[in-house]
Amino acid sequence: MGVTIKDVANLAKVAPSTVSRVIANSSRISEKTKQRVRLAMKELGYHPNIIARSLANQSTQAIGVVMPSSADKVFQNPFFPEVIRGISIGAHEKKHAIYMSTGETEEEIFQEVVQMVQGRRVDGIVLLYSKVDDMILPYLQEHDVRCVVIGKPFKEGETVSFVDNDNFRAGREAAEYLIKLGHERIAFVGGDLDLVVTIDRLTGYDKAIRAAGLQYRDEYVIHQEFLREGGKEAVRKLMSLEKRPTALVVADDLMALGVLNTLDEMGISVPGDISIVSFNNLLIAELARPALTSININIFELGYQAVRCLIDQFESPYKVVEQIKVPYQMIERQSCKRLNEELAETSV
Amino acid sequence: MGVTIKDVANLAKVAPSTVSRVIANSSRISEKTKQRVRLAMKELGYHPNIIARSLANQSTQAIGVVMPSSADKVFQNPFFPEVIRGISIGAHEKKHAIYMSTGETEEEIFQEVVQMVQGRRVDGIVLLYSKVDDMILPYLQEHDVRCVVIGKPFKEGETVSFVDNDNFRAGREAAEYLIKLGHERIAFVGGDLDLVVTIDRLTGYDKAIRAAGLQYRDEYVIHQEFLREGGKEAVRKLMSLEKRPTALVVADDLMALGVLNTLDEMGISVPGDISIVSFNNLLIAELARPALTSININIFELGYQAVRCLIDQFESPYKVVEQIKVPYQMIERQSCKRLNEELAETSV
DNA sequence: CTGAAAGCGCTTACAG
DNA sequence: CTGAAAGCGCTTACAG
Repeated sequence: MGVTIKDVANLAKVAPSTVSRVIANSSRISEKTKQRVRLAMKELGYHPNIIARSLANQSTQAIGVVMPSSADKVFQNPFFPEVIRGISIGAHEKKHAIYMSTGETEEEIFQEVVQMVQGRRVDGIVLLYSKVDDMILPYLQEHDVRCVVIGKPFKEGETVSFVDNDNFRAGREAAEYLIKLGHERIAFVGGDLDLVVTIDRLTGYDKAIRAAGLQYRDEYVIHQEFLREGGKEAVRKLMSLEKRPTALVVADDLMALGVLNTLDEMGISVPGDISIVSFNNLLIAELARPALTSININIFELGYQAVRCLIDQFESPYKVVEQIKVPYQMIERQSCKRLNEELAETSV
Repeated sequence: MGVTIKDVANLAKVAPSTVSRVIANSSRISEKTKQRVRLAMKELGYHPNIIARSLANQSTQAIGVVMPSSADKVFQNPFFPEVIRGISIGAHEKKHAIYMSTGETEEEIFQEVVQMVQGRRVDGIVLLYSKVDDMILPYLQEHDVRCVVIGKPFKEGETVSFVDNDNFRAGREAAEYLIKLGHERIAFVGGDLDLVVTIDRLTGYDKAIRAAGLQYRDEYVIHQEFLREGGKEAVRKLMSLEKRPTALVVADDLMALGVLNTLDEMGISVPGDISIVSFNNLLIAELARPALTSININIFELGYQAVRCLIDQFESPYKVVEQIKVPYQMIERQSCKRLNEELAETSV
């Protein structure tokens, strides 16, 4: 049904190959012919079939965006829309389309990636996470697929492009901040331990704790999903300890929100009884009561830089490995308090 | 570089067409041959080239998702991640991939749609909005592209599938709710007047106002973007009136948040001085202080039903037009108050 | 500067 | 039950 390059060729009285060259605006075609062909295209309402072009071309002008797991959970956390916002704007600037994974389980997602890649649907991949035992990154490397990961690859660090925050430092500074406020019993509430971001922030936290001569306690380290429910669960565990922490480093705002809700239900005051430093600095951090002191990791920038970096790879004739560190800043709000003051109050 | 159907055919000692039939699991191929071919596929690590298949097939197993405007603004409002969550899960169930628009301006988005459609990148389109003077829907109709709109089409109502809430009723009920609380000066803060959702809710609001014998005032109807800034702007306008409203119907939670922030800055109390009913019932409605009474429009369901409906069209041999109404519920929280009480208090 | 031809990797009548 | 051949709509050496 559609009008093809042949129809245009007929009308313009040229060969199909010439039409093709006009589309590509080849300098080897005379202006006259170009004019004639363009006129014919307009008259017929011609639009190139991208699929056919992709097949001939071996390139699609599309990038695949791979999420960690089911859209169900992922899109509940405002982190993801925000990265995608960055990706979308970056892709748009470079005239690339976006393909999104929709798989639920790890296996499904893997199969989707295989489909995207071997099905030649995309020219490259942005991985929105980094895990310890991931099958996807090795697969991509083996098949020489251009990709960039948001987060730090676990082992493939030398050979793969990525954009990340310095999560080790950020984790350390979060803990140090609480230490400076006089806290000694500081817990860490993070995501799954197979996420590299969790490992990095936890390592930073650990470093700060030990450097301050404080005791590292296993029971102060909790791993949960980056959802509200995860935060709730964490609080239940921490508050059942005999030595309750007086401060928390929470690796995600949505989680921190769950923490806040549950503490509130239990009648535990923030920052009165417990101080909290969170990560991501999303709108919800600002809206939470008390408003959360949170580390702004510049999520938009993570996404934006990721595509920029990916498309650099497309455009470069040789293999490029870029590793980009996106800066972060702590945004102080109302969820932290000096411990001494607290003691002072209660000892009155 | 990739292994093709030919390689498999060679190894399995069959014709390429046979391999193709095995992939499609045609019943006309013997089990023996299937076994042999599958073995060969496995040995070679064969994966079908979807692009090539699409070209031969004229079908892509992908759907295009078209957003109202720049990802920049769109993804700031949690409405969109939530629809996309529904779309993603629906698409995944039906084994379809998702293509997202990234355009900024109306013209760019139109061009993207043309590319998706004529470029045969997608089998159909989900339109995430509905406007009065939209060029996209007419274009899709003219080219016989299967599509479904989230929201109610302005004129194409009979011929196009859509999924929507009953926004007229919802708008009316929101206003009636406030009227029942004794309010008489009720303003409406909505989106652009060329969005059908705005028109519908405003019409419902209007209906309720007049039915109650109240005066409809032009200066009580404000149109702004569905962003926080939009809400702020609205408040500035409304609060500069000599007869300030005592209640607001706000068509979006994010907007309502802006309203709340600005009223707070101005020292105007909600619900003390002003009552608010909002729409969408997002997490932010729950987090806002005071928590917002908001109409849950079941955004996830809007997205989920939209793909279901779209894929129904793919699977049906004849043209189907489905029109789905997704129910809504008002969720009462702390942003509304009976006007009498207020008077009572102040008159003491 | 332009054309004829092969090829991208599949699918699908048509034949047998 | 299987194969040979044409075709999907482009691009791109190769020739002139």
